[in-house]
Amino acid sequence: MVRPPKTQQTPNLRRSILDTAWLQIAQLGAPALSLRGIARALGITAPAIYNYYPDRDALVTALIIEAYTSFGGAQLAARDSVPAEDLEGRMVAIGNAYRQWALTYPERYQLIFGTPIPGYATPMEQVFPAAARSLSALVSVVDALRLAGRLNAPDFPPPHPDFLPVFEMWQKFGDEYNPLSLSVAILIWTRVHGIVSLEIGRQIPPFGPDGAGLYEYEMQSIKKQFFIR
Amino acid sequence: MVRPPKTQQTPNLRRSILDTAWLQIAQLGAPALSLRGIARALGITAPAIYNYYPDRDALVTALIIEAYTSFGGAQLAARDSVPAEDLEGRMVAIGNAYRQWALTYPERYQLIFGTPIPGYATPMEQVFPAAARSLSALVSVVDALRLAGRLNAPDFPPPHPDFLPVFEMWQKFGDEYNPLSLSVAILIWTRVHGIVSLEIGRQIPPFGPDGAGLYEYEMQSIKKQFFIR
DNA sequence: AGATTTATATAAACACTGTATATTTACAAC
DNA sequence: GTTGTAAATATACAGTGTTTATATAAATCT
Repeated sequence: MVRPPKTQQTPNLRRSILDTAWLQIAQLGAPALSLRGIARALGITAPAIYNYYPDRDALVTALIIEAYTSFGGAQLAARDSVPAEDLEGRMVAIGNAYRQWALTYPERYQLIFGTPIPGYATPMEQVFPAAARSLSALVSVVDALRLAGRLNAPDFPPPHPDFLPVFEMWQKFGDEYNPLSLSVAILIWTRVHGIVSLEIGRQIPPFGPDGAGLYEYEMQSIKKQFFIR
Repeated sequence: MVRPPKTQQTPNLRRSILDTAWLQIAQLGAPALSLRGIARALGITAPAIYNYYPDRDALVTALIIEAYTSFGGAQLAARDSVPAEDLEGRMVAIGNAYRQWALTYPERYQLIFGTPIPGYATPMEQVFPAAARSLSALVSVVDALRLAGRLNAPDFPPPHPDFLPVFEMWQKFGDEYNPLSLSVAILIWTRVHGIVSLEIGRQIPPFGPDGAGLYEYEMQSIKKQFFIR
């Protein structure tokens, strides 16, 4: 039986491959992702996957885009759960959602921001839209702060001249684009990423009774530094 | 010829294995590390390595300890290059050495702080001494700041009660141990790590004419936040 | 010196991995 | 009803870490 009749085939195999990949990643971690393992779980042979993804890296890229989409959705939902006038509240909501998503899906977080897949290099031109969207929630709040004259970021360093084209690419993703706001958002991002990445990598111990103490302290520091009240 | 005479053997094979591993990591990245590849480069067979390291993970652990030792040495040397009275100068020196080491050895940095080896989990009980030493440079400066009454860290969150034993383990590594100083050092570490890890992962663009703009801005912010002058 | 033990390598094999190629067959269109 | 295409399998190749058995150089003991 070289090709099973359609009744015995997995419907929506393209979708099922991704679902099974997520299952494997959640259970065994991203580095253990294996085409043959996915095929085994689906009851098909490994080369069948090549009908839907040209190679393993293409599958990983699809997974990364899905992860970014989920992550960005959580970020935007958190922002929009607070009235637009309450910029402090929006910032805190985004920050909490950031850590919460990472703790809920640590493997997805490492898939996006780490380098857990051997030999894989993210094709940024494909991933950029989803990645930019996920940062746009924070950018929009920083920019609202700036427009309200409440952004405290004196002498902020400009991006390297070579990267002005990349900065300009951002204009495609919302008209709230502003170089300073984007730059400040990137810096804030490095700060939450620093804590969260070490936290899920179990390289720093938890702080406070519920483990969030250090993160909350850092969010307060970020607000104090950048918000003019 | 099942065993070649000693004149044809690689002298100090244990050491040569590590050296060759570093070569491979520098050239192809940590995830591409392969026992067979090392053996090939050394002109031996792969199972010969098992006479010196019980499995691949043991070799990786040895590499991580070496990387931490190199990293910690750079941190301590940077601290000691500035007079003990100049705490600001020491902090800046440590911070610059941190980024410089990471940019010089990005694969080693990811080997230590990332998760680039599929299926590998760091055995902390083995790595702890080398890891603690590498943070001790920063801890000692923060503690000197505290002892001078110049540390500004009000309401800093305490470590989670479950991790008090880990905090107490630090007492073995220098008598300058203090829970608050260690905690603040950890937070400062998350901030430099946040920038540096995203920088070497090419996930943020460089800032300023030489690419260090964002990092220098962040070091200034750290000083402003924690130093009482 | 000769026998014995130990250390250190190779050889061969196993179970994996991603991937390329050829083959087979179900299904759709003319 | 024939033809063409799409989607799967079968097979194979080169790579990986690791295990086992085996051979021999070197060290030790008598």
